[in-house]
Amino acid sequence: MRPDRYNFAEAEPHWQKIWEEKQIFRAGTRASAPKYYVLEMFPYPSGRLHMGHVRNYSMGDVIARFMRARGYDVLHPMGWDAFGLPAENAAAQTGAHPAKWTYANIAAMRAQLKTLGLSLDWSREIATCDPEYYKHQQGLFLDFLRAGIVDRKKSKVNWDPVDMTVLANEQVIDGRGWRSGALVEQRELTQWFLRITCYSEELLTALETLERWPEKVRLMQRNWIGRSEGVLARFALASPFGDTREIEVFTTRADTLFGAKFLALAPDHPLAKAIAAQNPDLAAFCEDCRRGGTSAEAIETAEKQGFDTGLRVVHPFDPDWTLPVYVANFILMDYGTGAIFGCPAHDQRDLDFANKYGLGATVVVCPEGVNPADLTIADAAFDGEGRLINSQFLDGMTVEQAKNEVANRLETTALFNAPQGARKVNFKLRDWGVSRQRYWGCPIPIIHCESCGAVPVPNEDLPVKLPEDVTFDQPGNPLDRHPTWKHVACPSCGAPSRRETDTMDTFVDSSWYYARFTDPHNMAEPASAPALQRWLPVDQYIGGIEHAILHLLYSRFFARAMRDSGHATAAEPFAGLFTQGMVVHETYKGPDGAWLSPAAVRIETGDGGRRAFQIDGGAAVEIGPIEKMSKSKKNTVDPDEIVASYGADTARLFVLSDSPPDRDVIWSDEGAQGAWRFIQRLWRITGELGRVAAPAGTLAPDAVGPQALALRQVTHRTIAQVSENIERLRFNSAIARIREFVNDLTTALDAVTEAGVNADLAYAFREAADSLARLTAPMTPHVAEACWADLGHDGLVAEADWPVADPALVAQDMISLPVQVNGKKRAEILVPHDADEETIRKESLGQDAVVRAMEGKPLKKFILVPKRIVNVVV
RNA sequence: GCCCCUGUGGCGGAAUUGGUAGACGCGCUCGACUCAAAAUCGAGUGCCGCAAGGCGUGCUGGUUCGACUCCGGCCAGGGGCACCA
Repeated sequence: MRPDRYNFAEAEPHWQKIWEEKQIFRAGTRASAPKYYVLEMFPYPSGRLHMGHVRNYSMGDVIARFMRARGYDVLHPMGWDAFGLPAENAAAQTGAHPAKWTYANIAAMRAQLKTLGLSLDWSREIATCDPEYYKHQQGLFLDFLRAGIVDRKKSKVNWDPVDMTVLANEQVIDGRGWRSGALVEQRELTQWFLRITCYSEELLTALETLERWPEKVRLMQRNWIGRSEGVLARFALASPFGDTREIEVFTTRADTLFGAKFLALAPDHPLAKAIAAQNPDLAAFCEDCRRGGTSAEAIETAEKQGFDTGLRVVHPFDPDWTLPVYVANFILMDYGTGAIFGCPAHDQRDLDFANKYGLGATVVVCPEGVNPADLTIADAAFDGEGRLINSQFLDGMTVEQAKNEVANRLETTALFNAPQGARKVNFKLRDWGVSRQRYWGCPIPIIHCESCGAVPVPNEDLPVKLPEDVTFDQPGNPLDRHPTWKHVACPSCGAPSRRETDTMDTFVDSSWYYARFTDPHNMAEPASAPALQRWLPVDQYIGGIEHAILHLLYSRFFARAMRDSGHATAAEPFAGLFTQGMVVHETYKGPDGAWLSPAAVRIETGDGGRRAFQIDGGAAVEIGPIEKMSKSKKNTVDPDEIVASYGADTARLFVLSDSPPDRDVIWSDEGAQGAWRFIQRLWRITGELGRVAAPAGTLAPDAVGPQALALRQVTHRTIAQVSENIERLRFNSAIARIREFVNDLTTALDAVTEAGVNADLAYAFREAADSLARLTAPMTPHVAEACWADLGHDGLVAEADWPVADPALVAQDMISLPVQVNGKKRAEILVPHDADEETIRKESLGQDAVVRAMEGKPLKKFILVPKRIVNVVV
């Protein structure tokens, strides 16, 4: 007996079990078919799935199921980004060991994911904290070392002097450690770096080839790499300071050299340090600059401050002109030479600084058509184009010409027997520091020996495993504190030596996991060459926009580093990228001002708009702004609860249908109920269709009447539109077309109940019903299976081919054309799709509304955009 | 501070990328079924106007026969900024 209601609670586990038994989502089972690799950014195992995950993985699953139906050998794997700080925080708070905590979280989240019915190849599951995984990561690190891609140098970190630990930027709040509250200091540590800057140019130019990446992500990466062409210019000190007799600056605005008012050094500039060694006031100033975090945001939003060193430099083109030298908090040692010349009139930061210290501003670039005499600079610097003024031999030149002229002169004039300057391409991109003074990460496979230096751990000794007997009750790195772990013999000379106790940045883990998925259980190497060649690059990668720069750039770098150290990877890891939006929700505040969870709130809609009340007690609740779901604001919706009360298909359908995938989706209970109703409707209409449809497998009849033809046209147009929308990842539009299809089918069914159904119409209904099940299968796979079986098919819809639209049935014979008069729509005409211009012209000009709108004025122009629009210009 | 994105009915959004603005859904209104409710089904729903018609895509100016779409200026919200992942 066919139940009236679709029972998801029974059906979903039923179909999931059958899919699993038949192993239909295994990759690599269709060797002769073209491959398709779809990957969603793997999750951090926080312990709970959130709606953002549901959305991310639902999108990937639609593509995976769609491509499988189109005959591809699909790789759709899942794993865990399992190293990271939260596990250590949990250990410090609850005493649970990071490994135990992490693996328990993985188990919980795997179970949650499985209830969603995703078409994943679970046999390829990996976790980055598994020694089988990080063994190869250590191997890669050593391969990179041998290939010259690894470097060791000093860099600055946020140091918490109380907790004796390095802090992440997010752990520094208002210049203080998040837990200790102590003032954070900047400290220099010797750290391992991956030399991503060797690939600056390549990473930049190859962005052009990433045609299936969002333009905004490419733009962000382009800006991040930050290629700029400028000059290095050497300024002689008016009188030497110790051994130092010059300062070298980098500038992209050499044209403004005659507008220079000062030089500024980074607090960490060698000369600044040298002066500070003799000048306690400057030392104190530099110390002050070192407080307040290492992030660019912290440095650039801090109030501009400087310290006049008393030194002066000589202008390169005027021996009688000297400039003051400041140390300033907004100059970064990491960029250029750590020193700049300041031109207040044409750089906002320089202007702010000059205004504060009374250094003045001379305009040297005057925009075209403006009288130089009228040009004054108060609070806003001018950084546009123009002609040079007040600049001696540069006067009258364009900015570009002046840049060239200055570079030429600097190159050909000498200072201390060397050219005074040189053209230079500079990148903002810095090398990637991967050392972390933490336990829960991949150990860096190096042994420090007094006589041999930093020695790689021999390959046969990999993996260097994390010791399990560690505690988190004291400050500092547990690896460093461990009584025995770090003490080993030098692999080269045998002398007692010390293991590297730093672990790797977790971004390293996620920089190559996509490659490991191609061959996840390979014991000998990260992945075999044939596996890499078969599957890479990832055809469609899906994840959050928050990874637009770092993760994606590191992965692109890693692929090149792997290539150059002998691994058979593609240079670009992700051929197609899609960045999906977040799941957001209203916030609620109770009478006491505390955040309330949506589950504790009842919404009423009436004349006065939407109002909210506390379920417990009925007190009025304030509806706050819509924000990203977060624990702190309590505006989360638990996927488990949604799956339990509405089913996985409802959750999937809602997150896919309610917003375009690249934008945020607002979770609403009304919307979820709408999705739920549609799933019931699919089941109901399939039953009704089944009663009038020809048996499964019936061939198309020779003669097709008008009613059947109309229905077939609707079916085929829907197939064409849904297919195109899925290809373009417009899932919301694909679902809208399916809903329209169901509306049309309802109308068609209403029309036949009295009449009786001929063979041709029965066939058309069969085709419609089968198509409906297949079109919905990627989005709502469980109910689609139930409908497919209900329609009398023996196999699974998950294994059925994607329907193909017949172009003859998609084409329109009559089209409607809007007729505009002077750009305003006045009428609409219905003409054959191949009507000639003369016919359309007569038809358009004959319309009453058109005649009225023309008001008897003569026709000036008749514009016909074929199959689109008519515009009558009078 | 710098870089990037977004803004369309009461709400989420659609618009073949310069060619009928508001598809589809939510909500709401009215009706059918019901003792009643739920569920379901049908009709309506941008704003003003009795209508003819007018106005409408954050604001403002421009290009065009024609602008949600392109360009300039502004406003608001969001993401990233190198040790959160």
